[in-house]
Amino acid sequence: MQSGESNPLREKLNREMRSGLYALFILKAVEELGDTYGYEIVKYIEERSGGRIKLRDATVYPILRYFTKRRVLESYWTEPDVGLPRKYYRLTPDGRRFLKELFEDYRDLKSVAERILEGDGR
Amino acid sequence: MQSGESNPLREKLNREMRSGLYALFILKAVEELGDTYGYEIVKYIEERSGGRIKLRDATVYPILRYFTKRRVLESYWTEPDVGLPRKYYRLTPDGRRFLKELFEDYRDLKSVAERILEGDGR
DNA sequence: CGGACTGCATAACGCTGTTAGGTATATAAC
DNA sequence: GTTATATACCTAACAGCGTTATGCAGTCCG
Repeated sequence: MQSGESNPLREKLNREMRSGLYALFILKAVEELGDTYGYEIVKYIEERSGGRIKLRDATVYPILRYFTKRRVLESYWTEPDVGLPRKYYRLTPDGRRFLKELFEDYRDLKSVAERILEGDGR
Repeated sequence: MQSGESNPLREKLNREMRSGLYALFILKAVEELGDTYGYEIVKYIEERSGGRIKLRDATVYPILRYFTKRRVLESYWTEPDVGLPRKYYRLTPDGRRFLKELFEDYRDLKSVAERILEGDGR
C-alpha cells in the first residue's frame, strides 16, 4: 500500500495474517483509551501502527457489537449538544480478565511462530 | 486443549490468530524440509510447535494445491515399492523469493503488533 | 454549494478453515 | 482374523470472517 506493493497473493496472505489480530487490537485500544467509540478506535490503531493498519468501519462495528453481546464490552449512547450521537464502549470487569487471557495467548502464539519461523528455542 | 481451556470465545479468537499464519508455516516447512509431502508437513509443524499447532490435513492439502497452481510450489508423485503413493512438493525459484517477501511482512506485522499491544516504540 | 471529515449501520459477496466423510496400505495388538 | 493405529491423500458442505458497497446524517471549510 504505502510501499509500492502490487502482488495480489502477497497482499491476500498479509490480510489473512493481520485479520486474526483485529479483535485483540480493538480490545487493547478500548483498554488504552478508556471509554471510547468506533471511529476513535480506528484512528487510534491507525496512528499507533504508523498508518500500517487501517481498519474499515464495517470491520470494527460488528466486532464491537459482538463483544458487547458477549459481555466483554458494554456500551451506551451519548447525545452531545453539538455533533453526531456516539456509541461509547468500555471493558467490563470480565472483559478486562478476558483481555489478559487473550494477551497471554498472543504472546504464546508469538513464541510458537518464532520457533517455527525463526528457529528460536531449538 | 492441553491446558484445561474451555472458553469458546477465547478458543475462537485463538484459532483466528493462528489461522492467518498457516500458509507461512507451511511454506517455511517446505523450505526447511526440502522436498516433502503433506503428511510430513503436518507432523513437522506439530513437532516444531511443541504440539501447540495441529494442522488438519483438510487444511494443508488445499493450501498446497493453491500454492502449486500459483507456481510458488511444484509437485510430483512418487510410487514407492512399499507403502502409499506420495505427492511431493518443493519451492520453485519464484516461491523462494516469495517466501522471503512474506517473511519480511511477518516481521513487519510482528513489530506493528508489538507497538500496538506492548507499547514498544513510543 | 460541494467536498472532506466525522460517525454509525447493514446487505451481498468471496474466501477460509472446520467438520465430516471417503479411499487405501502397513503394522502391531488381542 | 479382526481391530486399532498410523500413514497418505482427497472432496463436499458448512459456518464465520473481512471486504466491498451503500445508506443516512451532521459539521466545517472554501
